[in-house]
Amino acid sequence: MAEAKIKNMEDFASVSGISRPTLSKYFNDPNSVRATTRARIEKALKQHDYRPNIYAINQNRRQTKTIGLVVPNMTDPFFAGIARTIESLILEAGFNPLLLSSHGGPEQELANLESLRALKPAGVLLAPLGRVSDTAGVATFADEIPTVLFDANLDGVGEAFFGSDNEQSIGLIVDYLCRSGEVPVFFEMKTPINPNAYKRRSAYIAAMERLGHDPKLVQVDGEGWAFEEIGFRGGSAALTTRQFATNTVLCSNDRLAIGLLSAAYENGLRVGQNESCALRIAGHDDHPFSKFTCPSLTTISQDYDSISARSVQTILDIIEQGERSKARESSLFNGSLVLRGSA
Amino acid sequence: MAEAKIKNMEDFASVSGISRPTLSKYFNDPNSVRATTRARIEKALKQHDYRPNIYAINQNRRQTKTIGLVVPNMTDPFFAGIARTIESLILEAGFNPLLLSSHGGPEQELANLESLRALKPAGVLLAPLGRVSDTAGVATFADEIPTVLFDANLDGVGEAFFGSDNEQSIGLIVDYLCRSGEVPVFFEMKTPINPNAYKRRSAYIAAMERLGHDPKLVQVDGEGWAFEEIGFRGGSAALTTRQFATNTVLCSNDRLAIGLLSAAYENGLRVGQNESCALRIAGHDDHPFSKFTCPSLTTISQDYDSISARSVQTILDIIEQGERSKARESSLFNGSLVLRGSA
DNA sequence: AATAAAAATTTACGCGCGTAAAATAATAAT
DNA sequence: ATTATTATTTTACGCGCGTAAATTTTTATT
Repeated sequence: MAEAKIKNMEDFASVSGISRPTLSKYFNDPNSVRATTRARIEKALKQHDYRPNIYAINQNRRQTKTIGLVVPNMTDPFFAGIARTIESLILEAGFNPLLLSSHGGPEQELANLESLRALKPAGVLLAPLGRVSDTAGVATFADEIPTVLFDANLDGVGEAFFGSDNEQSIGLIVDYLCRSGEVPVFFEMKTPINPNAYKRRSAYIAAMERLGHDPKLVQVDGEGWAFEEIGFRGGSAALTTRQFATNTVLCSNDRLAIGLLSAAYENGLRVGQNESCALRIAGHDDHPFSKFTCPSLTTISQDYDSISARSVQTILDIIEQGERSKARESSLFNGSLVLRGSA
Repeated sequence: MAEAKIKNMEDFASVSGISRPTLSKYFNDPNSVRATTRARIEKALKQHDYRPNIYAINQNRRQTKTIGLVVPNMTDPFFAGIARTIESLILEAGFNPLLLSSHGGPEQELANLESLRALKPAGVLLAPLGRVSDTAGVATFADEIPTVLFDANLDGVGEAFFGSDNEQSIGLIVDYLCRSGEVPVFFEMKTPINPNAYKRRSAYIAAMERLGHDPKLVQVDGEGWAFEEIGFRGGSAALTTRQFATNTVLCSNDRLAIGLLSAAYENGLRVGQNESCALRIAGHDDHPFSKFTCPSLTTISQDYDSISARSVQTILDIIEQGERSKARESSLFNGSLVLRGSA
């Protein structure tokens, strides 16, 4: 493998017989050198096992090959899944993803951006916390580093935003629920953290009114990210005090629905579509576990492939052309109905 | 905030009236300079907003302030939770955690270590994939960078290993199940990825024999990390072909149990402790969602606070004393029984 | 106030690589 | 074979900071 220790590019230039500037070019972009030279370099590389020092590289390059990826909460399997997808896309494009989680708190969100700032990333993909985000702080960051938002929007912040069309998806599932049984009550947190929750609330109201029904909200207390717990507690209370006007409940997201399912079970209520059931429950997001709840959860699947792809493509474009976009792009993607046992 | 742009420590030395070497000392360790000097620096820092260039720092330091943290799969909420805990501990110690997920594959595991190698981390905490890990490759890495394993062991690799005592925890839950009803059948994957699974299997057999019972294994096919799906499919098959010798099933982990719960539900079998129930199901790990399954899942809670704390402390000790430990430490922590509705 | 000890400053070099400019060599086109 | 083009080499400097050695200043001790 290696005889003498190669500690820098200079050494590697000696043993490979290639000049250091050419090697530097090669490591920046292997295709920027002649094919024969590339072959010689790669042959030497196999024999001597040398890798350029990342820190020295990044110190001298204006632009890093890092793309930051910040999600609100990695312990939420939903975001863990998205992060995984986006990471792959970034890698394919020849950049290094750096994944950070805000752990549900705005201080951590800013701390993450602060860490990233020090790393001078080429760009950042950010799924902001939402309501509790320090919008001004995020905006300041986005002013310095090209930033694309996804999942949750912060008005006017960043180069672009890609998310789901809650209007469409909630409309879809409200339509379905109304068509297939009693009209749905909307189950949600009183003060949700995520802006999508607010959009879903008003989308529910609009959809119900469009169909000539009376919208009914059941709003539960609770802060933070323990949605299952909040759904369970609030759901138990709502069930025992008969706050649900009909036998059908549309939850603002799957994690609340999982909590509500658990509450229904504890209260001896059977959930499902057929006549023996006391309750129908639907969710939103197609959480990885919603397929395995008892009963399995009818929900909306967000088009996260498209959202991920567009977000990554947009940040790559901005990086490539080396200039910020003039107009802030904002696109919403349609969700699709996933019919399962619960409603 | 800032009048003239401060781009390096030299500039900051000018405006603050402190010499550059002293500033360098300060940024390495604020407590290494006199209190009065520290105050002057921090005052200037507030006025001028300067941060040292991470890349330049790391290029010149032998040791970086980064500690790598590699988990097998971030989409598993169990590991996401552990990662969160360990990250906090690392931060408290004044180091920067760098979290990477192997996404269930040995190539990615090695790729993660490779990325880390380039970053010259002070140390690495690794929860290896297990059976499919490239043990030799990991060992080579651990030879170069101080590495502590947790969760899953690879024989002789790394400075230390901290995990759960499966013998103890499985003994605990087998005892409980035997005492409270029919003896448990063990439900697991035929070729599990995680070495803990093998230990749990033999721990189950040992515990049953100790109590004078006949151990029964139900082993299902399936590769990869979709444990719920595997538990569901295998569970459905096992239930319809009556492979469970008793009405009690101990699952190798909670995610399999969640799948089995779902299968039982689909087959119209009621799960729980009372007489109306056809099945008792127990798991292992106290997965974040096991509290919200229907019924809630009786399981074993691993002592991950201790495992995390010891792992972090050990790597910090090694980093501090600047030399490898002579003897490889290996400690197992006790799990505790979490009684819920399913068994 | 004199002395010893500790901390800060000055000076200077090195880390590993990016990159520019000029000279040279290799390839492609005529 | 000659010329034009492209790629590589040589040379040289800069990036921002770590850090060592010698000197000066500040603080603590008697």
